[in-house]
Amino acid sequence: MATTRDLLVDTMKQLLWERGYDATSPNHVLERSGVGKGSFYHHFKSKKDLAIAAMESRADELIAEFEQIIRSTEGDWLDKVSAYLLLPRDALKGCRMGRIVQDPSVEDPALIAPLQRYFVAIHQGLSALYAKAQAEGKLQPECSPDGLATATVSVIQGSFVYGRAVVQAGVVTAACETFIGLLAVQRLN
Amino acid sequence: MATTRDLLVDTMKQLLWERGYDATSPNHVLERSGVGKGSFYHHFKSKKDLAIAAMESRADELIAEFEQIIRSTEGDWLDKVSAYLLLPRDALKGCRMGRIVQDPSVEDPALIAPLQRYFVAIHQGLSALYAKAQAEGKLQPECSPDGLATATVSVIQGSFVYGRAVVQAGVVTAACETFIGLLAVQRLN
DNA sequence: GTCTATAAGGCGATAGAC
DNA sequence: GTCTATCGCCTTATAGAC
Repeated sequence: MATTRDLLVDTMKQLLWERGYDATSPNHVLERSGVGKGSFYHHFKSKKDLAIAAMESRADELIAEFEQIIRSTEGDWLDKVSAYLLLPRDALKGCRMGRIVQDPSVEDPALIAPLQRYFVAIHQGLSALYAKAQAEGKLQPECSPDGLATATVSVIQGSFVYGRAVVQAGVVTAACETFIGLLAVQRLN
Repeated sequence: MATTRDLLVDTMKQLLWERGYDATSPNHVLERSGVGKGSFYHHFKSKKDLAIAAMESRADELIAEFEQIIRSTEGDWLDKVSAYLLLPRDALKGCRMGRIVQDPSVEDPALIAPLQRYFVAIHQGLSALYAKAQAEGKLQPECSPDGLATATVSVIQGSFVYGRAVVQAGVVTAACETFIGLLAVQRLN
């Protein structure tokens, strides 16, 4: 059953994706969810409080999605990374987490925390994958696993930014395909 | 001489970098610049109007910086791209243009225009460089110049996002160094 | 738990004097 | 060109009844 609290969290997740944190008001959440102002401040002590709950939920969801793709994709390290990089992503909509990072209010440590947790999880997952591939002699050892993971995350996030600026939804996939091409050269065996 | 108009534009450029578009109010600009409200609306018909002027000015500045680096750096295509990628960049401050892209109000075509002009200019400059290198047989022909340019811009922009999320100023340079490593393998001759 | 009413303050902008 | 006063609207809540 969808409790009022869950409804507020789900609605906030939508709006954080569409408009970020600063530009989303409690009133927007109330209008879209149909919940009343009294209920809002009964379940959450502030907009920030709700946003943190929404971001934690989104982080859980996206980390689980990442781990599922990496785990279940058949093949070697490049197949797994490629599967993740080629998930459908609309540059105009933005990344469901990365979208929020640039908001001025998100310098607040309490608001950064779930974002940081998300990005660290993805980064570590990729880094571990690259490290294992190098240990098995299947990936060139010149670039560090850490550096490769940072670049991988950055290509995805940056293509959202670039794609939105040039108003081309397909840019994320284009950037990721090129990056896969650069990684493919690093494959050994 | 610094006219009032110029002072407003320069102050808006600062604030757009620090807080983006939506979170910057005319009052912020007035407080920091010491200009009065009457002057503001004498020189500009709206906040949007001033922001566009500020973004156009910033685009000119950053495009000129890019072209100067590419032109004046000695060596081959990789030296030139590396020089651009390794410019000092503080992830916590954000890209002076890319910072603004995610603001909800910036879906407005009039506000996107200067951002688009900036990103297209950098993209085309890089793409031309890669195309020339391929034509001269100095760069592997597998990846398209267009794709490589998109990936290059994306790594820079995305590392600003990732770096801000994990609160590490040095991430942009780290990501760019790894990307240079991946490009280096593509060099011929 | 949910409702409606209210509040102080910021927002983007305008009016009209100087 | 610049100043101050004012505007209507929106924001993030809080109060107190039901």
